[in-house]
Amino acid sequence: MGKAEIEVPDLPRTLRALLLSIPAGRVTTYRALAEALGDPGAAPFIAQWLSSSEAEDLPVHRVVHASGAVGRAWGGTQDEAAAKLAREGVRVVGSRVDPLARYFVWDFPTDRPLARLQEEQARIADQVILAPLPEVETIGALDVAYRDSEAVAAFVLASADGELIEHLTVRAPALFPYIPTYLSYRELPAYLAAVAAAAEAGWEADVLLVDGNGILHPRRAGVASHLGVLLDRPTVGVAKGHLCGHANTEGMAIGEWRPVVLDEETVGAAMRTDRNRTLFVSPGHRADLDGAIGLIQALTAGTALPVPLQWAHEVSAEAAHAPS
DNA sequence: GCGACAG
DNA sequence: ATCTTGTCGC
Repeated sequence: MGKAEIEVPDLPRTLRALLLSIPAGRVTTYRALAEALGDPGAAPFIAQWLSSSEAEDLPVHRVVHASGAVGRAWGGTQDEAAAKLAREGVRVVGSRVDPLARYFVWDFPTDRPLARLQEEQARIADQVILAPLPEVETIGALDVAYRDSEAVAAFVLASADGELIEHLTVRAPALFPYIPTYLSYRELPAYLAAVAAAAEAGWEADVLLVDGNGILHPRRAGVASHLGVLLDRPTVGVAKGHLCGHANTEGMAIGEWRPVVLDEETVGAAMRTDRNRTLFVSPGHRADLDGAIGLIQALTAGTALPVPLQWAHEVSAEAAHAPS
């Protein structure tokens, strides 16, 4: 079996090409661009990216809301964008392109990269094995911090009773943006490098704890599951925020957990921890929900986060602040 | 009015 | 996640 790797599409390059293909006198919408990328849910990401300095030199004034409302260009105002559109021959009435249909470009030729990633996630999900965890003596915890466009991943080796044994950090370029449900493509390159470095050092972990979800994911392919399948090793996901599914978290006591249900299936647990935090625990790979819950409860006695993950967070953050 | 989407 | 001052809530 070859070295575990992940291929990441160049979304910024695709977006630049899409923007540059919109001729003067025409407009498109955030939604249409998101669909061209292969996922309408990426529209908020499109809006954010177009207002960032990365899109500085692009004709972002040609992207409007689905209502026709003119957007705001990087470093500019809505009025300035409307003036640019008017100069290009677009009729703008009360800050809205009117009628939108007359100017609308929507039929972008793309390979829909996000749709391809969804298919890959479905294939990953098919390979997930839900089974009891092996006996856990050592735990590997993974987290990543960012500095500019560089990811700094930390691997912390801990004993089952929460003693820190070893730790290391690795750096990797962050090529993929954060888009909900595609976290793997942003963080896995750094995680894979960190796990490889730990293996190189001869550190053995019976289970990997990942800062993110396992099967608690629309396509059952959160970053913990994705990592687990690529490495074929037991993983457990622990997220600090809610991604999808429903859980009744009313009146939970510390240490208590409730099922998270998605499409009528229990895919994880919402767990109350110290300081009244709610964690979302789910099996990644070669783990089951009971085992994941038991492990995280044991590592979370008197703390808000599982101790090894807390360390991984601190180690990666510190390394990201320090000069490379 | 709906929904509120990990890092 | 990261950028960042004072400040609202348990």
